[in-house]
Amino acid sequence: MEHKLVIYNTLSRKKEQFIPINPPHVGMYVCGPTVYGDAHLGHARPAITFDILFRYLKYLGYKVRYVRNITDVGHLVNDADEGEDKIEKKARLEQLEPMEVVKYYTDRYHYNMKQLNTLPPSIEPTASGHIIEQIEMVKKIIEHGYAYESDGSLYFDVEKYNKKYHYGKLSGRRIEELMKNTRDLAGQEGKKNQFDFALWKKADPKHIMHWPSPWSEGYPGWHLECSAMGAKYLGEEFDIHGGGMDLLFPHHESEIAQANAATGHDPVKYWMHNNMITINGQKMGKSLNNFITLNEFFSGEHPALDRAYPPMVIRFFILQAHYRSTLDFSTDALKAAEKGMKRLFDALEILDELKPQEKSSFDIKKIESDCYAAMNDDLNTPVAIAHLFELARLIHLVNDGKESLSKTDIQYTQQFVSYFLKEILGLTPEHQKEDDKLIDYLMETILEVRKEAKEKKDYATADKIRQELAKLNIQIKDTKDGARWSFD
RNA sequence: GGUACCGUGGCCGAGUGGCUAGGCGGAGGUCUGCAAAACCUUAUACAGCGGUUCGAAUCCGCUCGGUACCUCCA
Repeated sequence: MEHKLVIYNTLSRKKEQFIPINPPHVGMYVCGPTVYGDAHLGHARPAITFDILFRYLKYLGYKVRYVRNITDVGHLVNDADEGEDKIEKKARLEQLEPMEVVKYYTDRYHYNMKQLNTLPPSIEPTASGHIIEQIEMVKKIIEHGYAYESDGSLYFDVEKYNKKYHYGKLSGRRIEELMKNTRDLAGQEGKKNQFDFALWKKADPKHIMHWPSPWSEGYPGWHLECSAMGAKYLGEEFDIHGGGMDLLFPHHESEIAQANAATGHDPVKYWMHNNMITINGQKMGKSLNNFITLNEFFSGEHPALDRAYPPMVIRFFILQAHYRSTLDFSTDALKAAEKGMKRLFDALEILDELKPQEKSSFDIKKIESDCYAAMNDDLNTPVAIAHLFELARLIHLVNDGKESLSKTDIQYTQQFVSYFLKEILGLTPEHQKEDDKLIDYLMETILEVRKEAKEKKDYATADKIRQELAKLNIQIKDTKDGARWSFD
């Protein structure tokens, strides 16, 4: 496959040429949400980042299997709620069955992801549906001697593991430092070392989410589901594993350890991590309680928001920053994104109306290759978008007669911009005006009436039409060649 | 305390040795019944100090400031 896609591998801390293990197939696993609350802006980032990667890999011609899990068991709340499962806690509060909570938030997550125009993953496994696979994996880890039992719970023996492998290779940590510096937390009884992590936890009697296992009635450890399900659907070694930077340690580090302990080799070739979205310079997150949910963005119902912001604005906002940089949220930044995106779609629309010239005064293929070059450089969407803005400027200049495009180049540009915007970046205009003949006809009629009013210098009527349509978010622009309209 | 990362103009954000992205906003102008859009021009920048270099926002050192991870987190 002829391309030069380079991606940043957290494992090597370098950009590396992407070479799949079994071309043309690519296996890609991304950590999905824990479904105990509505998705917030932070959840949109990995979803969109890896959606771009999924789309781009397919564009490059790969057959991609994209696996994104739903975590519906297992994570502990915090030391104060020791032993209590997140899902279960919420269930008790709301007097619902745990699986009812899971279903409710999973559906809402799916709906939000659709609104953001992310493609659904190829497989979306749940942790609760893979208890058997997780137990089997624990058995292998025990067989190889890297787990120990303590009062019905099983822990991973990090110290022993580290003698043969390197616990900390992904996150850049050393076990000696972990020994000294791991925080003192409650609920560590039964562990040989503080940094050992649970593979299987025995459920206390109040705990209502539990499954039988050879060791106890209990539930799987925090990191096990991704290891087990990744191996099941993508093989013991697969190409790409993605997720938020906050999962780097201990989650992904422990996934590597579990896989090595079970199979004797690393599970993943390229580890990719998206950075955080910040609000007032601070990470937006569940624990800090400073998050804004996607539904709140879409409805405008949040004290920090002055109005609603549509899903595509959120998507464009996220794509205007590189995925490995932090992105600071503010309504000003969102508004800037909104206007910028509109500018791109406006340019795409006026392409239809350009008057072709004999020759083109600029090289559209150069701009196209610049856009793809940016994508090849570790998915540099902000740079790709900057090239599209440059093209938008040129398109307007053609419209003003200051630059020119030939007929074939106009068609080429149309195809390229439309494809790149919609298929590669996954951006769609809020309103698809072209496929509604009724609206087209109505608008034509209205604009004709307005034109007649203007000819009679009846500006009161002309302005009234413009004002009334503005209430429907329809914008009228008078140009030399007559009035144009668009959805705002 | 340990580890890692970051500090770019009013805001968001690319850029990792010379060619000084981009968007939004500001100012001035062209066009226009007005408005909007578009176009043109323009201002505002690389946290501070020192070093390497012919040349540094970019490399090195120190200082200051910030963030993330070390506990569930996208």
